[in-house]
Amino acid sequence: MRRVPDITYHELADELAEDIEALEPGDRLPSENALVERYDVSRITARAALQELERRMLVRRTRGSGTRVALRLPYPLRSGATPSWGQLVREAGHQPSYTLDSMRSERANAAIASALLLPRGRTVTRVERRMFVDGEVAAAQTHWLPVDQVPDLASRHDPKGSLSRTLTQHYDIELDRSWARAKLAVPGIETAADLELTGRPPIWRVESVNHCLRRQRPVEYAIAWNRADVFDVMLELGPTDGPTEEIR
Amino acid sequence: MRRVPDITYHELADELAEDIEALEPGDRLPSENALVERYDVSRITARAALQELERRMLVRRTRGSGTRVALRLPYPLRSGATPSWGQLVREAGHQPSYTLDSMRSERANAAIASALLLPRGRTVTRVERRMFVDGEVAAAQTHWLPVDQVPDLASRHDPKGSLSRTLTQHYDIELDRSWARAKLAVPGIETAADLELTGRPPIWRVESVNHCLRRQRPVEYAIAWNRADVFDVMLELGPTDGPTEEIR
DNA sequence: TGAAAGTAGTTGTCATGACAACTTCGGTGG
DNA sequence: CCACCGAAGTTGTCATGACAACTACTTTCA
Repeated sequence: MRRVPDITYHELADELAEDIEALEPGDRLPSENALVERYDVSRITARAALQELERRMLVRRTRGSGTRVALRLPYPLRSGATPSWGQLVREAGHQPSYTLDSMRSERANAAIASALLLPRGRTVTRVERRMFVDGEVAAAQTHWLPVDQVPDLASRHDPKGSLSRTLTQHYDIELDRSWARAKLAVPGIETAADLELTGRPPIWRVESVNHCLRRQRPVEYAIAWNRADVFDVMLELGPTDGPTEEIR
Repeated sequence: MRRVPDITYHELADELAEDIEALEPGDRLPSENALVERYDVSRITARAALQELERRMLVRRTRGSGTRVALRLPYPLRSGATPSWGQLVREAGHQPSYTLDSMRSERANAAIASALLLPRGRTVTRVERRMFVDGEVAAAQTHWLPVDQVPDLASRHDPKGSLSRTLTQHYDIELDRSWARAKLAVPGIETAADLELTGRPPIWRVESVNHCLRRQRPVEYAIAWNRADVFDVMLELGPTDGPTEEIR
């Protein structure tokens, strides 16, 4: 006698999605087994529903820990304004933190050189960092800076501090975005591991070139990988603010 | 005696992802049962691998039909150039087609009015269309146009034709994008059904306002829902072309 | 007091089996 | 020649069972 479910996993996901609206980011959802008992479904169904919510970027699931409501920080990309990563997180009411994973010198390849308007082979400082929001990993970023513009960066930069602050305080550099490109892409295996992603779901890949207002040269080329279940990237084009939000 | 698999579904997905590079969009992948036999795994494993490829937007799966390599058309968003949807598809070497699903008059609500710079309540023509690439549904779009700028649109527009062509030929309107906003969002149930999506995966929601070069007024406000497994949306900000592509 | 070990709880992975819903294609009958 | 029907193939959904891997917490022991 095969039991017929009276709720599909899509319907269960929709119900849970409504429940989530009353919760706060970080709150725990019922565990798979709890859903099994509450809705009288198999674990396959409960699991499929939670995985669908994960695809919708509404929750974040961690093995051994549970399923929690995702953050969804607004991440506007428009010409002109260039808030630093830390500002952006703080303005949303959350706590940014950083780890410095690697800092070394290397020779600029063709892509780096053209981005920074340098001759190929010129020495640049490569910085790899990870970014955390409220202690949870949210992004991984690699920067390239011309070594002659940021001499002795390794000893002056606080590994746990903001990079833009270091540039301001020690080099008198105020960053201003001159160029950016954003798309949805699948991270490599290493990046996925750094971001604690199971599987390799598409996430935001943001390339950017920043120059310094005072001096007229590019100062930084960066590639950022931002978790899509954390950042709600919004791309805006055009001079005006545009119309107000329209529901559909 | 429980059989231990010698390949995880992640590894299987990676192998298949490499195979895909040698295939063309639209080509069929092995069926779930074929993978079961070829790799000596259960259907759960084979299925999980194919679903992971679907999440990565590499394939498109259709019940009853099979798993095929996805298209991935570039969809650049930058200020200035404003190719029409049909041009964009044609330039990528594919065949655009349209269905006209609804056309009627209605009163502009606050959002529509502010986008089109009209008084609220003014009559606008609302057009709902679906877009197809090589015969497969790829996008759904809703347009609002001031009725006084496009009188008698219903009788002049070819339901299967390009809307921008109708505007050019019958109203002497050359569209120029004045504003656009794009984000990744979960479609409503109806939109998901229109786009033949199983579940409701995040897709591209693109809002835009177009004006007419000749007359100095907004002519069209549109909301487009574009399947993420078809369109590779990319936003570019800044004056220059930026650096060449960097692998990582 | 602190570290280590253990325990309960959670998600990740996989197997086997079954039926449903849909597409595609070939054959059959008109 | 066309419409209809059926068979085969494909993906969607769900159940049951099992073990692995990891986290968070408690308990135990030095």
